[in-house]
Amino acid sequence: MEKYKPLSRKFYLRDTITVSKELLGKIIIRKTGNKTLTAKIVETEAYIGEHDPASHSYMKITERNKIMYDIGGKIYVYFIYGKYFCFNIVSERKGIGNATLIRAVEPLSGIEEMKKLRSGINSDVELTNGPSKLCIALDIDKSLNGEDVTNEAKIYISKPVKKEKFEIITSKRIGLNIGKDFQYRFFIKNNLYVTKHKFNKVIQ
DNA sequence: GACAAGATTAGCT
DNA sequence: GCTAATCTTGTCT
Repeated sequence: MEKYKPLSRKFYLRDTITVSKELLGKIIIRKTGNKTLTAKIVETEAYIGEHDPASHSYMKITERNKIMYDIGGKIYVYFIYGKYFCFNIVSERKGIGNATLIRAVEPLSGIEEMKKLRSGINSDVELTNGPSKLCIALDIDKSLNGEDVTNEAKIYISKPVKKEKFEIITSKRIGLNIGKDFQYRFFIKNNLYVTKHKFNKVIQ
């Protein structure tokens, strides 16, 4: 896995919308036990503490969201609906409560291991086409909260080996009751692993 | 302390 | 397409 190098801190210190878009096509490298799992990011959503009521970091710092206010490149993992985890990458400088939710990835290697983690799932697409599904497949849980993706530890993010061209589609975010009018969701056009949703059609 | 709600998913109709 | 599952977190008392 020498070919993958973590993106530098600078990548994450930029505007959150830019980071959310540019994370598309990047590679997540997850080391768990003696296994290495890799997957390509195909769908993201931006959450902006300052003006976004849907963000956990809206207006104030709490015990749960404090990591979102840390420096860009940190990982924010939260537990939801009694069962599931969601995986975010913090962006911008320390003191700004912004992050990008990773909503879907495309498995590249370690697929057999991912199937084991997603016990009972055999379809490749079902493995990682959802924010909590990919957490299970990549063995992401709250123990990764606060980790840093700019060094090669348990998990990091790299440029792809070969740069490929793709079109980015923008839409409203999914699964929210508030703040749903912001066009803060980004995904790779025609990628199989992007979550199925009516918004996909409207925009295309 | 107690309580309601949630950035979802799987399973059933 | 609809709903239950399930428990942490934040807010209020």
